This record gives sequence, C-alpha cells and structure tokens, in this order.
Amino acid sequence: MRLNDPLDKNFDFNAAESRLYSDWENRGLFIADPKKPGPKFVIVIPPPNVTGNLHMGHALDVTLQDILTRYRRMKGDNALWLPGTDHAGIATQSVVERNLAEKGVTRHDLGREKFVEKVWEWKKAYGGNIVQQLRRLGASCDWSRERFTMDPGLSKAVREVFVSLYEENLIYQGEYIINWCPRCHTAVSDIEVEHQNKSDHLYYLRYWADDLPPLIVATTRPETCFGDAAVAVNPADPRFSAYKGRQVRIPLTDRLIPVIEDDYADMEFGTGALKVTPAHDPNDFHIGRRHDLPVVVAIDENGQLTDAAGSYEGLDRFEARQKMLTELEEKGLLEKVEPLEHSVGVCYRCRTVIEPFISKQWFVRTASLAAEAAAAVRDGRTKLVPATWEKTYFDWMDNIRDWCISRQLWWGHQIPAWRCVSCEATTVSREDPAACPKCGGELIQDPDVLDTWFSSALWPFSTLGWPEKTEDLARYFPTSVLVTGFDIIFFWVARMMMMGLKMMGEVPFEHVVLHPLVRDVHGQKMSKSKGNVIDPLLIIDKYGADSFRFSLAAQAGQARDLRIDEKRIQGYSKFVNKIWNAARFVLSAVKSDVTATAGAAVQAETVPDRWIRSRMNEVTAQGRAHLEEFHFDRYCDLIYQFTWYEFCDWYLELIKPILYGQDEAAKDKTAGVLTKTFAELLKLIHPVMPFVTEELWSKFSDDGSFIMTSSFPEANDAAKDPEAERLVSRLMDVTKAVRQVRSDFGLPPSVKLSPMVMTEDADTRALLESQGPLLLKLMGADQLTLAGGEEERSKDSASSVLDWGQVWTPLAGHINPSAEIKRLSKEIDKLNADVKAAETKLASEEYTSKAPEDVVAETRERLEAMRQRTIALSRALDLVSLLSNG
RNA sequence: GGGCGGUUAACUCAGCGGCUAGAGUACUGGCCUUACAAGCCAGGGGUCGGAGGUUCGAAUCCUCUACCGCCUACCA
Repeated sequence: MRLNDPLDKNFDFNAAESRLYSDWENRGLFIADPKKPGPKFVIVIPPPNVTGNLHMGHALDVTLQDILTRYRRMKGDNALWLPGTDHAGIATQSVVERNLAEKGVTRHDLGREKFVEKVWEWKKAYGGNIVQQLRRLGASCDWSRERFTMDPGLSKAVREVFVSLYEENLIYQGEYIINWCPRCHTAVSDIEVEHQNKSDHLYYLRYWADDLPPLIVATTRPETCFGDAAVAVNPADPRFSAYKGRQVRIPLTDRLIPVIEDDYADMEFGTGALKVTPAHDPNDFHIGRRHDLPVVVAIDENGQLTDAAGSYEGLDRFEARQKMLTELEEKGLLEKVEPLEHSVGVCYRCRTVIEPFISKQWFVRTASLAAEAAAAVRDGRTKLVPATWEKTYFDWMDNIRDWCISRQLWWGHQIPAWRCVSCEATTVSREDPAACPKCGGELIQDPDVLDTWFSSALWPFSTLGWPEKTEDLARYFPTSVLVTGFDIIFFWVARMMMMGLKMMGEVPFEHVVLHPLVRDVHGQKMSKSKGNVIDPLLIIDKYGADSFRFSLAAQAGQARDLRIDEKRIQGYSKFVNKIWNAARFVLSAVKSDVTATAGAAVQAETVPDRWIRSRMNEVTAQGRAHLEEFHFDRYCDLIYQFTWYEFCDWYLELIKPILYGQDEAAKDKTAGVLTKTFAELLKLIHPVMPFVTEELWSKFSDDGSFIMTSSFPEANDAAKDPEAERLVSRLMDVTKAVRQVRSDFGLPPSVKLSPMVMTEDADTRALLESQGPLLLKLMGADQLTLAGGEEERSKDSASSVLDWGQVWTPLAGHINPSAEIKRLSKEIDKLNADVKAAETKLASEEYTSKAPEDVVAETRERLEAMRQRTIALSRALDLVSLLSNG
C-alpha cells in the first residue's frame, strides 16, 4: 500500500477538472445499464437550445440535477441522467437567418430545402458547444444516450403523436384569430405573447349616422377602423337607444356598418360604444361570430394596411395611425384624445407588437388533456416542489385554451398533413403519401412546422425510444424528477404532463422540482441589453466548478429569485481550500488506504472519536433527508457547518495531542476513526463538489477506485452516542470559557494561563482529569487544575462561569484594571436586564400548565445560569477593583 | 382586474408556534499556534415592513395595511 505524494498547498482545479471529467467519461461511469437491478432514478435534462451557450439558468438547473443523480447513483440506485438539446425552431432559424443576412442572403433566396440544409450545417458546427459547456460543470450525464429533438427517432415520435391525436380529433385545423408576429412572420401561441404596460392614448372618433348626432367610439387603434364590421353597445345602455338598428359611417370612408347590441360592450369604458373589428382583435372576433359579421382584413401579415384602407394601403400600421390622426383632426372626426395606461402584447422573441390576425392554423384540443393533467397533480401522482406552484398550475390548466401548434417557419418538424390539389381533401399520415387517397390527385404538404414545444412535450418518453418498445423505455419510464425553472411551467411542464398521460397513460415524472430564477445581485433579470450577464464559464475559470456549484446549490431555496453574487462564490472557494487542507492534515496521519478504511469497522474509544462518529452519523441522516426532500440549500449548509466548525475546528484540534503523542496504539485507533470519518465526509460532499472530492479520493488511494461510484454513507443508530456528545460539549464550554477570559483581558498567547476549574460534580472532574490534556493547546494553557471548593480561589483571579461550574484564571500583572472595571460593569448591567426578562418569561410560563414541562425547565435553568454568571462577574469586578487599588 | 411571492444584522439569505433569532460576506480587537493567514480565536451589530388579533408563549398562525417584484388577463 503506497500513499501518494504530499499535496500542494492549494487545489489546482483548472488542471484537475478536465482531467477528472475525462476519466469519468472515458471509463463509462455515467452510462446507465437498464439491466442493473434495484430502484431506478431517472432525470431527463430540460434540453437547452442547440444554438445556445451556457447561462446561469442552465448552470443552476444542471447543478441540481447532477447533485441528485450523483447522490442516487452512490446510494445504489440505477441512475440515468439523459441529456439532449432542443432544435428551438424560431430561435435557431433566426440565428441562421441573421448569419445569412451578413452575406446579404435571405432564406427565400436559398429556398426551403437549401435553407434547412444550412441550419443543419450550423447545428453540426455549433450545436456541440452547449453540451461541452455542461461537461465543464461536471454534469454526469449519460452522453451515450444524448438526444436531439429532430433526431430521426424523436421525429418519428412527433409524427406518431400528431397523427394519433388527429385521428382522435384532438388536433384540428381551423380558421381562427391568432397572435401574429409581423416581424417573425409566424403565428405564436398565447403564452408566447408577453404583455407590456404602455402609456398610450385613447382616441374618440366620430362615426356619423345620416340624421343623428355622430356616435362617439373610443379606440386605441384608429388604423383598424378600416376593418370595422359594426359598432357594439350594451343592450342595457339607454344612451344609445336611438341608434339601435341604425347604421353609422366609418370615419374617412363611405362604408356603413350596423350598430349592434352585445353584452361585451362595457358601459363604464370610453363612451360605452365599441367598434368591432373581427379581423384584428380577439374579442371582436368572437363578437363577430356571435353576430355573423363580415371579416374585413385591414392589416396584412407584414403589418401594413390593405386595400380596405383606401389611400392608406401599403402603409405600416403605426405610420398609418399618425397620418390618419392628422386627417381625422382636419375633417373634424376626432372628438378628443385621452391618455391611457394599458398593456400591449409583444412577441416573446423580438418584442414586436403582436398583430391579432385571422388565419388557418393547427390546434390541439386541450380541454380533456388538461383535465387529466390537472387531476394527476391533484391526486398526487405528480408532486410539485415546492407545492405552492400547484395553484398556478391548476389556474392555468383549468382555464386552458386550445394550443396553436403551427408555425410559419422552415426549421422544425413539418406538419404531416397534405392537401390534394384537385379535391382539396386533407390527408394526415404516418407515412408520406404518394397521392390523394380519395381521388388520386397530387398532394402538397402543409408548409408549416410544429411549435418547438410540441416535440419538447414528448421529451420524457421520446428520448427513451418511444414509439418503439425499447428496453430503456420499459426500464426508465416514467422518470423520477424533473428539475426546471418555474418560468416554463406552462410552456413545458404542463404540456409534458398532458402528452405523457395521453400517450403513455402515465405521468411522465413523480416530482417536479421548480427552482428559483437566477438574477443579478440587484435582483434584475440577466439580459444582454442590460449588460448584467455573468458568464458561468468565466466563473468556473476563476473559482472552479466546485465553488460555483456549491454556491448555486446553497442558494437554491424555496424563494423565487436566486441572486448570484460573485463574492459568495469566492467565499465558497475558501471552503474548497479548507477541505483540501484538512485532507493534507489527514493524509499526514493516515495509516492505511482510505478506500479500504472507509468500509472497515473502527474503534472509537476516546471521547473525541466517539463524538465525531456520533455527529457524523447524525449529519449523514440529516443530509440524506435534505436531499430526499430536495432541500439543496439545507444540505449545503449542513455539510459546510459540520465540516468547518465541528470536524476541522474541534475534532482535528482535539485529536492532535493524540496523533502527536507517544501512545502508538491510541494513535492507530484515532487515525482509523479520522480516516474513515474523513472518507465519509468526502462522499457527503461529492454530489455538490465532485471535482475536489474525486481528486482527494485519488490521493488517498491507489486502487484506482472512484468516489463517484463509491457507496454513499448510511446512517447507523449504533453510532449514536449522546454521552460523548454531552462530554465534548462540556469540553468545548471549558475551552471557550478560558478563551473568552483570555480574549476579554487581551492576553497574548505568550502568556500561558493556568486555569482552575471549580466543580463539585464528579462527572465533570472525571472528564477533565482524563481529557484535560487535550484542551491545553486549545486554551493556551500550560496546566489545568481542578478544585473542589471556592476556598481555593486565589485573590488575583478573574472568572468565567459556566452553568455547571466555574473557571478561574490568574491574571495579576496581565490586565488593565480600569478598562476591565468598565467592561465588567457594562456586562453586569446587561445581565441584570436579561435576568429580569427571563423572570418575566418564567412567570408567564408558570402561570399556566399549558406550557410544556421541558420549556419551563429550560427557562428556569437559563435563569439560574444567568444569576450565577452575574454573581461571578460581580466577584470578578471586586477582585479587579482590589488589583486596581494596589 | 385576478393570483402568487417578498419585506429578518451593513449586504445576500435561512429559520415559519417554544433554546438568549441564525449563516455567509462585511466590520472590530487579538494572533503567521508545524492542515489551512483563502487561516485561527474572541467580539460588535437586528424592537424579524406597520397595526391589530389568537396564544402561557408569535419572526413563525389569523385579519387589515404599506411598499417591492413576478405571473396571469378579451376594458376597446
């Protein structure tokens, strides 16, 4: 058995990370085997856009998934984390178009086939970026199973779902008002429209009737009036009774439209009269349907006015508005203009104002699917974490509207529907049809592609091979956990639920873990335009992936925002260093290979050894619980606190006298406990900080084993040792008491104290007699004496009092009496106030028997301790006064 | 308009009926003590947004309220 060379003072993460990752990957440690028995644990990654680069959102997402996967893998589960990327229709198409534009080429110059080829070329060249970047984070994905939403298999799944839903009449094609982006030239679904508040104007236009005063109609969009089909008034509105059944003239035109009655007209708003433009407003569209109004298209797909607008034909919609206002004013058709705050819909991609537009699109009939998906969460088949998101989910599911799935793009899954040029029949088919099945006529495929989210909705099963009956599908579906940001509950989570239930008959995942969204230090969304984007790769270069991951996980609580703070990451890089240096110390004490020791039984005989084993056991139990409940922040906090303050600050210090001592047998036993405990600690840390722990593991062993495939520590009640915990807590108290005296009186380390502990408690005497030597260095003392009674207290002492005894330390010649008198007086005052507060509290607790016995007892004890300390400090004050007087 | 979060130490957050309200960073004082100065020891700092209420006991539960933010929505 040979241990590796002593470690450098610092962990060189830059050199280690890529080497370790290659090792893991090359040895196939990430690859899942469906034949491996045991419980499964499956995550499919939320596929990043293939054109994308790693951003903070991915980093958080991936870190949490990796923590869960590494934990479950070590725990012995059959763990699969399946990675992949999304073709991201509109985003990718725009990127390639922009690229072409630099060469002065449009997609129309190339034609559809050539353009799609270009996109594939682009994908080939740059699509690997994001997955390489995921590797930098340490993501233990099974790359042998990597998928892309436009892989042949996944495309087959998309087609299968489309056709079968069509056959069930759950997909239909319809003429409908949709959200049209005049810039992207495509329909977008309702949730792809963002609403922005805007200071706008409400224009009051005069619609003339031949023999009546003009009807005043308020609108924010005068340019749509060329598409007006009616003016609607509320049937209950008495102001317009004269106009009922009459016609009015659209301003700037000769066209007459009827005045109709509809409940939708709000008597409170504007004048109470509403112009109805079925082609350009969703509400008006519905009113139009109710009243069988004609649809007049006044604005085309480019956002320009049509021939319905007369002389305004060809003008951009906003230009036209300005020009019209001038003319309306001139002709006395503009009654007044009022400012108005309202929201306008904009395209989520390009922020262009959405134009409601009538066109023929494909829709998914969502009502029944959504009902199932909502039920699955209501009855707990899928659990949202944190559960507060359920309400949001239900609100949407219960009020869902049909999903517009066709997009006028070229990049994506082309809709498997064909139209016959002769009989106009529509054919939807799993296989490309050669001719119209009805009349044998020529077929033309629908040029549209499917919404990107359509293929994403199938991701949990399409990636496992569906519709084929694969071994993976049988073994790994349904998946265990979906980890994602709450911003895509509607876009993605809800749709996966619907499709999973519909196509597989099962929920696609058991838990949905919704994590916060990453913001900058000020809580602002990161965006290129704000210039507040922090590149995760630069952070990794600077601080290492481990510090970064730890920081993300430690902040991944139940809140909605996660404010990334470089200082905090920097802070956690110190933790990495702390672990590294603890390892250097442990290494110097190690007697045998850690990997062998980790599983072996150890003899924890000394109080510190028993204590650390007991604490380790407790931390293991708590840690497991935190991870099972997806409390990443608590897990990080737990291992941080335990490692730094208990393991390093106390345990390592307490055992130094033993390790540096002469008793070889005792040394061996303690080294054994130390080694085993440290090995377990590394394992506990590994899911969060895989690199430093794996590197250290390799330094401690030469059997070529990996910590990532070692077994996660298990809690074992046999290690519970409340007695040891109590004793160490006492040792800490004595040590702290002496340190406090030392610090309070400003004693330099060169002054070796000889503290005297006064106690009549036999337990404590025995403890200090046996363990006292371990404390000397920690207290900066050369000896520790025990006394049984107060008579032994010397005159020149100051004191510190514990709840079970007193520590006296000779101070003559070391202190500044006048300063101490001040300090002690102040402290005594404060104590007196505390005593009073405690007395009040005790009185109220004792007032009734409702307060639990132990609570009352605790208060009583605390009060007694404070009284004791008050007395002791008063004595110290007396003594210092004596010293000061000579 | 509806809904959901947040408001706790200088900063970022945890705690969500009962330890003297915690952590990291920052701050103050003392230390280069042979794992670590990216460290060690000690310490200062908060009437838990405001007002009521329930309770023996409230940062924690209830009601109201003020700011901040997010989501959602067919007032033109």
